[in-house]
Amino acid sequence: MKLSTRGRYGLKAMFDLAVHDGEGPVPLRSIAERQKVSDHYLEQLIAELRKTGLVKSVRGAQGGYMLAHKPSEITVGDIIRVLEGPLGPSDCVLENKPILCNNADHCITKMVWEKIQVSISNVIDSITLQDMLDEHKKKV
Amino acid sequence: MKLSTRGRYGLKAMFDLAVHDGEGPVPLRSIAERQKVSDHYLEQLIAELRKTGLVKSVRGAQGGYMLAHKPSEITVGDIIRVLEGPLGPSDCVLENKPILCNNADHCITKMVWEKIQVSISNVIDSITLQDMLDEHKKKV
DNA sequence: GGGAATCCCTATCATTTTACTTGGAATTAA
DNA sequence: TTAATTCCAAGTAAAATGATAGGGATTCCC
Repeated sequence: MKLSTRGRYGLKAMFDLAVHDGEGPVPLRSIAERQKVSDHYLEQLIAELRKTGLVKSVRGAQGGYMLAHKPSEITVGDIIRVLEGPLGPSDCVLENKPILCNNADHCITKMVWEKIQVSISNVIDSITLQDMLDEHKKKV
Repeated sequence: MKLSTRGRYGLKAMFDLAVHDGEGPVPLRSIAERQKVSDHYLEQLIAELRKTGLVKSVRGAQGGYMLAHKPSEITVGDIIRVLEGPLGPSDCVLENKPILCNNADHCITKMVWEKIQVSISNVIDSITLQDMLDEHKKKV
């Protein structure tokens, strides 16, 4: 019941981009260094975030990555879903296309997984990068 | 962000025991058959539930397993924690002994993982096997 | 134009975890 | 005594994880 490094590194990277929002393209290398993460690995993650339109890239020297939207318009859920796939503690309650067992109609454990799924969704969909920035400023 | 089969099979088995609560020992084989699960594998799971005192066993012929407490006194959280280990989407918010990164004081993503952790805990600690039985009766 | 910085893409790989399977010893009711 | 059952310890195939390797494409800057 843990997130993989994909979701965790990905959120760190996106928060890093949010901190530098408006300062022009941020090179991957510098994100990886600040967040203490393998840069080649992070590259794969950020590629997916780019393909789904959460970040923009600028190629060539002085290039890098930028948020594609305002921090207030990107939720933690957006990021995690891209990197971890559809959410849900069991296949029968996956967000998009649940894979039902042949007993789904009468399965009581499914009710439990649904409640967990909903509560996780509520949390991650309610936190934006802006919320994290605000929290960050309070701490400093 | 999925539970493993350990937690899922374990809850199924415990619910099965709850359904047969008060009827004497239930053989593992019959649980495994009803829940369509490898019996040897389930044996390993139920062994852990026994060691932590959630189920009792009766050895020998006509033996089997029984809940060690009333269904109203066993929560989903009790079961899942035994089988999946301490809960938490990231090591830095594991329930018992979080493994903090060297940046834990200033890490903002940690705040997010904490909120997820709390919301999952709230759900699984609030559902008892009795609740599941009640739901089950409604459905039939 | 050349070189450096950077993104982009594909493939490979070691390790760990998962989800079992195998085999048999110990216990007990009938 | 035998069949049913729990109990225990190892082994194992497949998948997932968390990278690494290597090189091509693009763009800024001198």
